[in-house]
Amino acid sequence: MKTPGDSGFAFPDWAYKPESSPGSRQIQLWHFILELLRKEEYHDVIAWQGDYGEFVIKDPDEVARLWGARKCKPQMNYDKLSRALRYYYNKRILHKTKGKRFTYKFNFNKLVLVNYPFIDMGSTGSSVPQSAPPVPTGAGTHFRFPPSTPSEVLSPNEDLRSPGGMFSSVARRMARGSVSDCSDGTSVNSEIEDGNTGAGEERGERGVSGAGERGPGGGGGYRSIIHPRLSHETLFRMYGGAGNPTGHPGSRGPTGHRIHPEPLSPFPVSPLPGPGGAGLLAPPLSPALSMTPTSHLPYTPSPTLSPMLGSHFSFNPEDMKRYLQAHTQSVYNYGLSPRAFLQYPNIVIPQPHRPAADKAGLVERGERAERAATAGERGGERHHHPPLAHSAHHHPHPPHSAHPHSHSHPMHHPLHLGEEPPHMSPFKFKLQPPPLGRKQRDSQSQGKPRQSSMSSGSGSGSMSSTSGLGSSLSFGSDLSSASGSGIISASSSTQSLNSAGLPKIKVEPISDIESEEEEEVEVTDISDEDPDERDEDFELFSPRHPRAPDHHHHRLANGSTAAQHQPHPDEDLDEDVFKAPAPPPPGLSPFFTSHHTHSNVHRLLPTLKTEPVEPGDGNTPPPQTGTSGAPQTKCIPLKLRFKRRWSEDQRMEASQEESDDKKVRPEEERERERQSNGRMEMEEDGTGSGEGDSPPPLSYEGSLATPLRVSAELHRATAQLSLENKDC
DNA sequence: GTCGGAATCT
DNA sequence: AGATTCCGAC
Repeated sequence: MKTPGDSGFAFPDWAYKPESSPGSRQIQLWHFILELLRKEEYHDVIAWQGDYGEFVIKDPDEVARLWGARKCKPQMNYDKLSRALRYYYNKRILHKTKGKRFTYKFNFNKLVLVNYPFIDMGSTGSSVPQSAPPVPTGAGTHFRFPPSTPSEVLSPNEDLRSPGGMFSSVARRMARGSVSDCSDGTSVNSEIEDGNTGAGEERGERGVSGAGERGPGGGGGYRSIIHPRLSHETLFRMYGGAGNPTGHPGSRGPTGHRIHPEPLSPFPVSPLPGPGGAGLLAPPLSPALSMTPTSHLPYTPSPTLSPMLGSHFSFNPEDMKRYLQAHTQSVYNYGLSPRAFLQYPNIVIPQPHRPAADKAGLVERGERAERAATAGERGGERHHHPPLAHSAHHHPHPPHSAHPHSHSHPMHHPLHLGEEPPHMSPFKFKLQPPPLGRKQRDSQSQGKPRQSSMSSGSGSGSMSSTSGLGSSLSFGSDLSSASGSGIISASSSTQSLNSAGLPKIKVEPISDIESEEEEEVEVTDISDEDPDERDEDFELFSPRHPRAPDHHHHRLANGSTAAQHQPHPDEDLDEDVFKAPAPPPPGLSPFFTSHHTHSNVHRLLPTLKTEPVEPGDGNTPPPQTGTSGAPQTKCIPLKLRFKRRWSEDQRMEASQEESDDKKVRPEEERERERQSNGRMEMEEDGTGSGEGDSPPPLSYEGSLATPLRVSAELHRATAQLSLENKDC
């Protein structure tokens, strides 16, 4: 459903930074916008409207004025403010809703987590994480996305109990102020939230009393806007519902947990006290989380509810954790880049339970595969990865089980950071030039290596399209990008190749992982394209295809895609932009699981091939090639693909590594893709849109290595983050 | 209206 | 970094 895909987890760093972060001492415009949006009093000026995350500035001048007041820039006007908003396009925080005046749309995916940077994901099962979400207690400082959220209502308790450490520091920071304004002491809140101070004026104007914010409860505020589609509501709810009580996701995984949507009241009104809610511990979550579609949720959003209403944001730390866990797992499962996790220092990657036995031969692999298979708990996602035909059985990924310990096998790579071998460093896989076969060597003189041996350059960019797709499976573009980065490049395809005896993979240490972090497939483009329709990065997962003609993926996927897809009619649209976050952990998203699993496999192939068909192929029509049938088909394309990559890779090297430059890369990738063939625009979104694509081309092969790498990265990331936090 | 470059400020 | 300001182009 909903998107299986959910979104990307990996958000750019900036997305996670609290406003207070160094870079931005002052309140940021998007935060401000969110603040306004959540206040009823400003609904006449700016309000949610349309799709999820979409809002309209009803009174541009007023918004500008408010913004100017906040920033002490009396000269502010809409033109200037809008310029600032446009800068968000590239950042993907926002995009313009084309055709609608003064209408913009948030890409919450990017925004989420901002507030919860420190969440401890799955930490080991039992211990749950305390890590409470770092919700800033500072009242309201952060934005709470949708206005009153259930979450707020929810568990302040939990929220509160943040474990000290990082969190506290953070909280403090936030509290302090995230927003300083001109007036010294006054915090942002003052203006908007509290209304006590001068800000009052504005409010007054608006006629809202300070109290207004919350009071009304509900309804009022969001009234008209609402909208339709699953949009907000659905998404949010799905996720939100969940708060799972347990806190221990533990090994089990969230599977069953979240179920009650109800608990969270969907409705808006926040019980919370005042405005800023100072009290609120609650987190302002970003909708994104909520969005996560947990398919499993029992309830369905009621149509009646407006999206805007409460449900959206409801989600609690637990959810977040799950979310993250899911993400993590996904990463493993899909072989996605761990970068996604960099931001989460404390994350422990959950490992799936493995039932047991491994498959004989393949030790590691087998294990992984198995786990993956077993992973039922998590959600069957793992199945997604479809191994190639050859490798078929093995699932590539390494799942991390929640308890590594418990299950852990020797072979297994513990994900826990602690366990990680210190020395491990991240590796980058590179495909090497195809080794010449003996024959070839012999005949080498003649020439070129057979195709079969093609290698693909994983190179930084290369993955994007192809592999990237894979990422698209479930994760956000970011991930894909990550994969693109080559970090994890091994792909099933690779595997297959290998089996074939193809290309070798070279593992290289990556010097700066971080640099790559951001890379995304992404895009600036977003703005270019129609946001509404397109998805943003996240869309990878999203199912949008149905409508879109363009979706190549799907087609490629061919029948499989369609069939599998499940479609919810509505989903498409909404998901686009704001995709829900990853599928909930295991249990949660069944749909994820099942569907993807197999299908993915199939899809996988197609996906891969999505690649352009090289001219050589008459068959281009990958899509046609049945999923099932495909091995052959697959092979060819893969080869071609690899070849291409290889070339690229070399090229890249030659050119030097630009990897750092985020912008550059993405473009490059895209470009390449384009060149390659028309295959896909898919990538553009970064998503590969969900459905079909999911199957990523990730390489499973890499999977072997991947885990290690991942863990290493995580480890590193953790350390890093810790440091950062400390600093705070 | 919208977009985005460029210079500049904080 | 994140605006703010200005401005030409569409």
